[in-house]
Amino acid sequence: MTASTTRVRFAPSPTGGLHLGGVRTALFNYLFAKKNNGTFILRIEDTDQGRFVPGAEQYILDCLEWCGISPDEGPHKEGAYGPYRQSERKSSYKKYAEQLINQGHAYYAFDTPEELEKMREAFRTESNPSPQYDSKVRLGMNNSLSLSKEKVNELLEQGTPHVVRINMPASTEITLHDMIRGEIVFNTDQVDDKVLLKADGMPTYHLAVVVDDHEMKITQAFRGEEWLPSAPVHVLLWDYLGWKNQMPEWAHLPLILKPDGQGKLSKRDGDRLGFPVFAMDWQDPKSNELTKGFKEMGFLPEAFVNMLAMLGWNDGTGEEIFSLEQLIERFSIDRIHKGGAKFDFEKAKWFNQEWIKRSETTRLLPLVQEILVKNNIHASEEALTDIIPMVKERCQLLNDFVQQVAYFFHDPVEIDLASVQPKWDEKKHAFFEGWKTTLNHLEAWDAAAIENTFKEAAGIAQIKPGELQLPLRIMLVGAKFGPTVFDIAFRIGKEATTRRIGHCLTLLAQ
RNA sequence: GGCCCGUUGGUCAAUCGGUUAAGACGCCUCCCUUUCACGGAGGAAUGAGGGGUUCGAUUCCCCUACGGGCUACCA
Repeated sequence: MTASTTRVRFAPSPTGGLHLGGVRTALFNYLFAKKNNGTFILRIEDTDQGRFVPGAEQYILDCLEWCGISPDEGPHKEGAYGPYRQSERKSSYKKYAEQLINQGHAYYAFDTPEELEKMREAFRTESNPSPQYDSKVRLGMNNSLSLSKEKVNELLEQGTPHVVRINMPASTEITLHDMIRGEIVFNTDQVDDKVLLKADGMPTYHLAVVVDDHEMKITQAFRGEEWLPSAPVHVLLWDYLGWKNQMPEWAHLPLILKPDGQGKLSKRDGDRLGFPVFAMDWQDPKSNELTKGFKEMGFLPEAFVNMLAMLGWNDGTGEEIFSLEQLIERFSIDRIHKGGAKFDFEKAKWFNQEWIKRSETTRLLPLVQEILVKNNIHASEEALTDIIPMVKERCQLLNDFVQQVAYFFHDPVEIDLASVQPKWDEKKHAFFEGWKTTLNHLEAWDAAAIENTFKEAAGIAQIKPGELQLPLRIMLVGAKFGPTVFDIAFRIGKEATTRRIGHCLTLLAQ
């Protein structure tokens, strides 16, 4: 097999929790890379000093690992194209910014924030609420295009704070080919002279993405649809830097939208509607605020990834449950949707339930055991190997196992007596007293034997077994759920069974 | 405001000019089960509007409406 040259990257900013949409972008990158026997790269876009959050990078890596889509190259796993943090690549951006200036495609700008605001205010009108720094105004600003060469050198020598801006050509059409959307035409008059290099020496996204995609030999660039409006800047930069024929193919992914209302799904929506938006728990180091993640909410990574893949893509067959391997096999860019999709937490839970149902006990066991321990239920592997298959189809989330498994290990604390009291009478009381004694003398303790004695006793007492099953369930489980009562009785043993019956009989007699 | 992207049931969506317009989630009814769930059988529910093109438009084109994104020395 010849090594593929396919190289794709996921390039998040380490500014906080990893959002659903981010994971999906990473996933599509991963699927495309693996499908083409290529390389999946993680690049950390930490050029914004102000928004940088310590720990976020490791957290992103942890999330990707949990999802099973760990990058082949990245800050954690240096390849031949590092460093993989943009903050460590400053010299490269500076070099290219200078090249662009020398070519006349960029210029120094010395305008202070106040001056910029003044310009915007001056040009702001009803019909133009957000004036741009562009060909129409740049000669009236303080920059190396409007100022004399001497003045510019003087300002530079004095160390005057400045940025480097791209010199957008006037009235030029830029055509971009997007793998999902086809040809898109932009007019350069619509886009401003974007800042390329900030006053602190850091590049903006616009410069960094082009330089890094080039230096890292990226062949396909997936990113969110929100980047479409600035894509012409990137295309122009690829051209100006002389790399046009190496420009990656673009794919702008549709957005994941709020379930209700409209707009991009945000962390706030999750808080508001009660579902996670981040892959894993995220604790903000400054505020200590903890935001729930899908993992901790009880999602299986298989289900999380499956659900995400189906949000904006499908294989056309109508099948919905796919493993990561199957997704790799079936993934294709031309089946990615153009329109954004509203996130539906109910459907997400359905995916998880499907995966829990389909998962082997050996897969579930360690995860369930961990959750049980957190809830003070210490269950042996042997016991859980028996119990998990009995209850897994009743669990949408892994955390549901707590409720479904607890009564196998502890006598129920809350007992729903209200469900039996209305139809409770002396006859039934006598039945259970008698049957309890029968159980004590039962030699073979197995589900079938327990059920037989139950039916026999019911026959003698002339009560329909069905009328007695619900009370028995309440006695053993405490509520109306769980597998067949006789299986439960068998599993918890003779001692616990008779004890629970006795306890309830006492309660009911009061 | 401008530019760009989008628009099939409540939601996710199939359809690549001709179908009774799939399927899934959710909802409802019934069966199984005198628990809950699983499973099974049904049901309600969809092409934003208007023009074209065509023998024929959900499908191609245009306009309108609506939704979204961008319009920062944030990504």
